[in-house]
Amino acid sequence: MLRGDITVAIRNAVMNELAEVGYGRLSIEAVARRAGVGKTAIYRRWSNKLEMVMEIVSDIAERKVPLPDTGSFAGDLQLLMFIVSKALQHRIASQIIPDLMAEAARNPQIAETLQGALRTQQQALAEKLVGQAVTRGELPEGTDPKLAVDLMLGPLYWRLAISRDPIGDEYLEQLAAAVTGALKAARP
Amino acid sequence: MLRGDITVAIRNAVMNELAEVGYGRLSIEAVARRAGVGKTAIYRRWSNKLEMVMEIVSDIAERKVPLPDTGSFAGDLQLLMFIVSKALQHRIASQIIPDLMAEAARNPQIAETLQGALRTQQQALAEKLVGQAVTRGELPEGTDPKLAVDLMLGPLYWRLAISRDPIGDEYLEQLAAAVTGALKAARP
DNA sequence: AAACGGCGGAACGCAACCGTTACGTCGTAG
DNA sequence: CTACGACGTAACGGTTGCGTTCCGCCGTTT
Repeated sequence: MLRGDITVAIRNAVMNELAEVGYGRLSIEAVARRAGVGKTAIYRRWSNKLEMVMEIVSDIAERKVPLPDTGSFAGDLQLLMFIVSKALQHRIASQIIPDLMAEAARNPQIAETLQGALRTQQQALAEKLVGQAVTRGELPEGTDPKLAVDLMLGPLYWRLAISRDPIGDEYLEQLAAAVTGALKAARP
Repeated sequence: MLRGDITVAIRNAVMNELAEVGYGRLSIEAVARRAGVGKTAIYRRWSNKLEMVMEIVSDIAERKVPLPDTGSFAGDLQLLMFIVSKALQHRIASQIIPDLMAEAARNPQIAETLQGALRTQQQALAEKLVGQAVTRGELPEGTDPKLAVDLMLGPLYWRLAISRDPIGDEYLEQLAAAVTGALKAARP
């Protein structure tokens, strides 16, 4: 039976190593060193780097985001943006996510894994959120959920993961207001 | 005197190699092989990988985008988005940009170079574009150019570089309309 | 008490790449 | 015509990582 404490140490080491050097430069040996573990312990669990990283990452990424329903679209949106912005400002996540996204662009297996872990949820969440708003009459019927995702997550991701400008609460409110305006203005 | 044709071959090789394997895995030897050139020819021009990549990339990135002025903000925006979407759908660019962005998150020198090459222009472009619109009375006075950048480029980048969903002209129009609505709705 | 199995450590052969050097070729400038 | 210098090739010693193997240790199971 594999020892659980050692598995945990490896998982942590992988996440930290991934954040520091990225997938491309991540080596099994460095993970073992960092975890204070023999390489054998790693190869006993996974057969190579890709499999190891994918299992560990998707395990974390699959943790579901609780779906907000604050009673109004503006409220839902602001809450969602708050949650996402917190996640994207997390030290480790803010390094790993862009790195794996870039890697996904050239490795189909990574793309598939991330898609399964992240985008399916996103899609469902956006559809529900938009659906609620349409039912309430806050958004025009026929509002495109995909467009909504782009408008809700795009600016946040851009700001936090690409520009890496710090962001305050007042900015978040401003952004939420803008996105609400955007969706109302979009011709369905 | 260094031979120009060889410099060109190296530059091309670097861009292609960068697109295929990313910065982290890019090796001088692979670049030399790909360019059909000796390693010596490379080391005669640059002293290491970072310097080489930064010089080549920033050289390309600094090519200025002509600033649109179509007479209306909606027109400016749609033209800008069209240009950006074409750039982000380019085979090489769509691989290299996210990769270097991720790398920039962990290498200050890369961050600085990209910032100098890209963000300064972006900022200037956004300020002019928003300024024109405010003068024309199309956007409220005090509209935040930074917010405008996030709203204009964020969704496009998200869609093209992260989601990697193909996009059509009608989507682009829809998006431009939404962003215009967003900026009008944003409280200054 | 004995058997089992996961553990760390060390070493294996192999491959890739680093940055540098020495050499012989070839085009061009003087 | 000669001298220079950029070129490709090949080799250098050194480093790093791969994936595997063997060892002795030690806690658990039986």
